[in-house]
Amino acid sequence: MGRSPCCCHDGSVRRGPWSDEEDTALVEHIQRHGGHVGSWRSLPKAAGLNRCGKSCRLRWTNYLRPDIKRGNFSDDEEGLIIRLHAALGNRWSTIATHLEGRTDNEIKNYWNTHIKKKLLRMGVDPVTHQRLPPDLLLLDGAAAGHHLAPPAVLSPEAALLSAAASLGSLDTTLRQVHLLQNLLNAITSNDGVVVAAAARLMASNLAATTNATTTNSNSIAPNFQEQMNMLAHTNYQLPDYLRDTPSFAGQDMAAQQLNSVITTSPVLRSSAGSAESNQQIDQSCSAADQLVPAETYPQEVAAAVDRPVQDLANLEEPLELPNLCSLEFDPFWKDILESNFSL
DNA sequence: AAACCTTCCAACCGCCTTCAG
DNA sequence: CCTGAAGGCGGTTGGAAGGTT
Repeated sequence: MGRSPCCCHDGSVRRGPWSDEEDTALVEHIQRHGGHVGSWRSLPKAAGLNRCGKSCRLRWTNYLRPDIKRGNFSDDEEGLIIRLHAALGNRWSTIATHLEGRTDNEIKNYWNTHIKKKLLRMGVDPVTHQRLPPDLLLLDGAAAGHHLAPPAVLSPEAALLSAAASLGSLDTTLRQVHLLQNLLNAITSNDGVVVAAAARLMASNLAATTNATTTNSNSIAPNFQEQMNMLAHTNYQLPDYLRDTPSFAGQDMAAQQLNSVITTSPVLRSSAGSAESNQQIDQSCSAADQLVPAETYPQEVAAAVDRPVQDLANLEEPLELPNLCSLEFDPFWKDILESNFSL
């Protein structure tokens, strides 16, 4: 079996830009038939055009159709395209059905030439519609030739979480355990209680969102990078255009939960090990823990996450975790942690 | 003024789906 | 059910137009 050769491959038919005469012939032919095309294959001959049927169909649907709206896209149209793209992806023809008078080709072109760049400038990934991690923001700024803002001074927990976000694709449970282990190792050599709380909350928050978005609670990998990105931006807010999109409601809720947790950090810092701070941490964790049974965690993560917070605060020796890797021999973490925590 | 670069979009390409025979 | 013609779709390209050096 196989696809029959397209008539476009016939060297005798005309290709390239359409002349006014060709446009007129095509329009008049279709109008003569009451707007009904019938077979595109047979149309060129009937209309006296030396074009392939496919080319005629494209010219009609993308340019000559009388109901096509011309001119710039309005702000409303642009917002609608972005919202629809967030929900549908690159399904341009489906998107086009929601914009009267706009063709899929026109929307696709407008997306690629305008909206995509606009979103990148806003720090939003045009594919996932989530905030870009910091390293990609820098790359985009450099590529676009824009002025780069000086690096922000991050709090220890924000720096650590930002580093976590830059890990990129985490596709195995082992790597996730690796990350948590390194976080906790780093924590205990510095401001123990504060970042310990962040790590513990990170795991809990991860579990909560994982449970909310997948039926397989044993698999925590798919949402892990999202969690890292979210945690890295302590003031993370969903772009306005996504606020009304149902599929993002869960993320928004998780972001709000995280923001409320992070804002308690100064309290935790100033009263490390106090009953009050421990209570706040435990409250935040327990809500998430109720969503995912503890046994669904990988064993190593559970061992670290379920440890009482005051134990972390009072530790004199680094927390002992399964020896999955060693911080000192991991160049990535060595660089990150040296620059942020002066190991 | 000329050469070069960038942007934009109409048109094309090829794969996939649908449907009639 | 099978086959192949035709339509539909999304990704890509090429060249015109405008901008920059």
